[in-house]
Amino acid sequence: MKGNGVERVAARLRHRGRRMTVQRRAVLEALAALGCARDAETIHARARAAYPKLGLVTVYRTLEAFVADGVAHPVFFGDGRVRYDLSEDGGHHHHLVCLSCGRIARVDECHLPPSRRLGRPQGFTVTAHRLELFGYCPRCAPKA
Amino acid sequence: MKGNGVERVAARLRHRGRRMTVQRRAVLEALAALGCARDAETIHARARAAYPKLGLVTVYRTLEAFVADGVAHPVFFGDGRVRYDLSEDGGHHHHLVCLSCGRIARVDECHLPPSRRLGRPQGFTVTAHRLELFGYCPRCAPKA
DNA sequence: CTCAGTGCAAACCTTTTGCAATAGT
DNA sequence: ACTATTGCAAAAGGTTTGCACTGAG
Repeated sequence: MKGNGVERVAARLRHRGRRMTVQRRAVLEALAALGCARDAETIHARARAAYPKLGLVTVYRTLEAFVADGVAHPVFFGDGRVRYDLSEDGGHHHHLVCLSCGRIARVDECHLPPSRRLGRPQGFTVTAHRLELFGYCPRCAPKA
Repeated sequence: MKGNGVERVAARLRHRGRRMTVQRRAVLEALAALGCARDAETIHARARAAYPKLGLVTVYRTLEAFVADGVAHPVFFGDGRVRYDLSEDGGHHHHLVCLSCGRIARVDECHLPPSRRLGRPQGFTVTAHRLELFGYCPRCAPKA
């Protein structure tokens, strides 16, 4: 989603027979405001600022719908919780995760060879990939 | 671990005050026999062939010890379960995962630029990365 | 002989599901 | 109106923890 305005997303959802509710609007706005790779609980907390009655279960179901409709996508850091990013029409991005303070930074360039080449040796047709980088942010690097 | 013989691992564990037990031997052998990225339950089932009394909890604790000692490392496909690979001294590898049949293939070449360059724009010091490729294996690609 | 490791049962924590009530379109 | 969506409480599913017992070094 390039201009991920609420209207654009609403249209996208309606297309699939889905409805745009106050709850979904709140989750969408939280997602946009929080930025990269936030987990359901964080999104829930933030979205509650706009709609206090919002339940965590609704956040899970909303995120599920967003993922199915290509509005958002899951990100995994391997810490046992799923995080979510708003999808961008133009491309994808990866993340730098600070092992000391947990800070997350976007990496917009993807230095990987084209998909065709990646799976060729094993005869696989690659349709997606996930890449996460771990290390220390500028603030934590000196200490570590 | 290049020659990941039991003795080599045993020595590595002892070095840290750890002990080599029948259970750990069984888990280690299961890990080696099963190959790439297997989850605790699969490892448990396999290791039980060698040591039927083995409990799942012990598998988890053994894997935790192996990871701490650099004998194995976790792999995440984002399906809610942690998988494990025996570590190799020489380098690392990634995986190709078939979205249709679940088949997993090793990718030995890592086409990524050196760590220093990856985090430079954001000032991060990159110490590790995780890359998983998803798509369809030769058997499933035609149908998909 | 000592302390790391084991096994069982119970706890944990994130995510999912059932169901009656609610609200977009 | 019709049915997708919500919220609660409860269930699920992978992983972790407490504790008394066992066994490697």
